[in-house]
Amino acid sequence: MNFREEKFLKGFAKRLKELRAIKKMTQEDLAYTSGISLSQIARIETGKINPTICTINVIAKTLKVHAKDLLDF
Amino acid sequence: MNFREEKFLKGFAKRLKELRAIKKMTQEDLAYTSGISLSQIARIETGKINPTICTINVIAKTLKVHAKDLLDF
DNA sequence: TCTATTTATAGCATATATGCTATAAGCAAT
DNA sequence: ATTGCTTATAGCATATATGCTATAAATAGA
Repeated sequence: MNFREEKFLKGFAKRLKELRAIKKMTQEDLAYTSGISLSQIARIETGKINPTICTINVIAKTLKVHAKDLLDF
Repeated sequence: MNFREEKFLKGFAKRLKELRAIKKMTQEDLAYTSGISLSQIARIETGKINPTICTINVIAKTLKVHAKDLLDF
């Protein structure tokens, strides 16, 4: 069984783009500051992949929001 | 770089056990109803692995909570 | 104690998340 | 139309999430 749900990943992608915009960061800013690769940030923001909760947590810390705010969509 | 953070995964594990207990489900109940393997549920609840957000979402739906509630710890 | 239930661990195979590098495509300004 | 910035895509290698099966350990009732 495959749990990747396109709609959920697209929703998450949109929420991340939104929060990153609020924080006025580029994908590269987020990548550099978080230590996550730029290609991975782009894949996440296009809903291409199913990130792990630790990746979410690192992104959240970089954006200075709580991890659960990234799932608030 | 590795983003797996032991403390975060342990915190998540504890939160999941807690919510599952509130819902009065066993690991096997959760596994069967969600379609996720029992071994995977056990690994998540012991903080051994770093689950994906789609796995979290499926678990949340099975527990009838919002995904962000699972990150509320 | 004994039994039944529940949780944890282990090994293996497969799918996929992630990093890296490079390239392309989009989008502002001018 | 071109330059510069930003986002998206692609291919490859590696690490790991997940399923499956079996077993062990812990826990709870009687």
